[in-house]
Amino acid sequence: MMITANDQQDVKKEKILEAAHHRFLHFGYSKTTMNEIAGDLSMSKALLYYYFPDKSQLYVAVMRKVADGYLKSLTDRINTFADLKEAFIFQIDTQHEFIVTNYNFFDFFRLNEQNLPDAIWEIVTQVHESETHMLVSAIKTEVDRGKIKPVSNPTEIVELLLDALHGVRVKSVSHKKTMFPNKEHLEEIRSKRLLLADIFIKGLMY
Amino acid sequence: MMITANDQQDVKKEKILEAAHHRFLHFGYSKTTMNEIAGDLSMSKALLYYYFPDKSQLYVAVMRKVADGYLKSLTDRINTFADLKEAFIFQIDTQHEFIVTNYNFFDFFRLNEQNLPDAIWEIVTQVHESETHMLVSAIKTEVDRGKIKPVSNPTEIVELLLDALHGVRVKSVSHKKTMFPNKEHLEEIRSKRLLLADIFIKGLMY
DNA sequence: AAATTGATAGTTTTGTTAAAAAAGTCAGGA
DNA sequence: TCCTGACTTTTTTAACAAAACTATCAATTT
Repeated sequence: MMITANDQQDVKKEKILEAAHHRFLHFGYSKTTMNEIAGDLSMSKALLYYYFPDKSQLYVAVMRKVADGYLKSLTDRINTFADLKEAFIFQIDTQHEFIVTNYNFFDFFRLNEQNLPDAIWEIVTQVHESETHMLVSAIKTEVDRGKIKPVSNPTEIVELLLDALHGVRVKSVSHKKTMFPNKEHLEEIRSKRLLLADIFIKGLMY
Repeated sequence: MMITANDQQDVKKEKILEAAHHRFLHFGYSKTTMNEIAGDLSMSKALLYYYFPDKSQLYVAVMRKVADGYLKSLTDRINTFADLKEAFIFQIDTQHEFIVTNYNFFDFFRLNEQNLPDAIWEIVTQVHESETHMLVSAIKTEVDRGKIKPVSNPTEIVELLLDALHGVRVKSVSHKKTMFPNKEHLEEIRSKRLLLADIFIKGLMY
C-alpha cells in the first residue's frame, strides 16, 4: 500500500489536533498559545499555520472531532431503547458526561458567550438537532407502541424538555453559587433531572 | 393630629426611596449616582447619607419595597385557585411581569452575579419561599381534592418545576442570542411555559 | 436637638501609554 | 511540498495619572 502525500498530511494534521485538544482541554482556549502546541510537537509555530489558517479554526477543527465522537455515541444508540424513559436517561447521562469531561475545553464558549464563530454555531446546532432527533424518534416509537398519547409536534415537546432539564442545572448551580459543581452536587442535579423526566413522561401518557 | 419628628423622617425617607427607585429602574444600579438622586430631590448628597448609611443599603431598601409589593400580590391570591393549573399560570404570569417591569432595576443582580449582599439574598430567598409556598399549598389542595396523586415532598416538586420553567427562559434567550427579548419572543416563552406546566400537572395525575 | 450643606478625604473607575506576549506572515532552505 | 527563523502586526498586561464617585464631617440653619 502506497502512502500518498495527502495521507502524510492527514497524519500530521491529526497529530496537531491531538496536541491542540490536549492543551485546550487542560488549559482552555485563552490559556494555550500556538507556540505551546507547536512546542509539544517539537515543530515550529509557522508549521501550524501551514496546516491550519489560524488559531480559532484550529479550535473549530478540534471541536469538530470532539463533537463527532459525541454524535456517534448518539447515533449508535438511536432506536435501541426499551422505552422513552430509557432514552431520556441516556440523553441526560451522555450529555452530562460530555460536558463534564470537556469542561475546560468549552471555556471558549463561556468566554465569547454571544457572537461565536458561525462554524461553532453550526456544530452546536448539529449536536442539538442530533439529540432532538434521537429523542423525537424515541417519542414516536413510544406513540406507536401505544404507551403515550399521540403528539402533534414531537420536536417541540423534546425541545421543551431539554430546555427544562437545562434549567435544573443552571438554577442548581446559581443557587449553590459555585463555579465548579462537586460530585454530590452533580448527583443531585442528575436525580432532579431524572425526576423531571419521569413526571414529564407521565404527563405524556393517556 | 400631631405630626411627630419621626413621621417627618419617614415621609422624607419615602421620598428618597421613590427617587432612588426611579433612577435604579431606568438606569440601573451602576449608572445612577448618589448625586443624581439627591439632585432629583433638590437636596444635598450628604443628606442622603443622613437617612441611609450607604448606596447599597439604599438599594436594598428599595428592593425591599419592590419585593413587598410582589409578595403581597402572591399572598393576596393564595388558596384562591380553582385548580393547580390556574395556580401555575398565575405564578408564571405574575413572576414574568415582575421581572419585565423591573428589568433594569435588577441589573445589580446581573452585575454582582455571585456574592450578593446578604440582605439581598434574604429577600430573594423570601420571594422564592413565598412562590414555593403558594404553589405547594395549591398542590396540597389538589391532592385533597383527589385530582392528583399524593406527593411525598411537594416542595421538591414545586422547586423542580420552577427550575424547569427558568430553563425555558434562559435557553430561549440564549438561543435567540438577544439581550432584550421582544414582545413576540416573550409570548413564545410564555406559551412554552404554559405547555410545560400543563404536561407537568398531567404527570402528577393518577 | 434635628436637619442640612459645602468642602473634602478616600476609593473605584476610566483613560493613557509603554512594555510584553502572542498571533500571524513571509522569504528562503531542505 | 514541507518546514523554519526572523519579522510584522495585533492583543494583553502593567503602571500610573486623571476623573468620577462614594462617603465623611465640621459648620450652619431650622
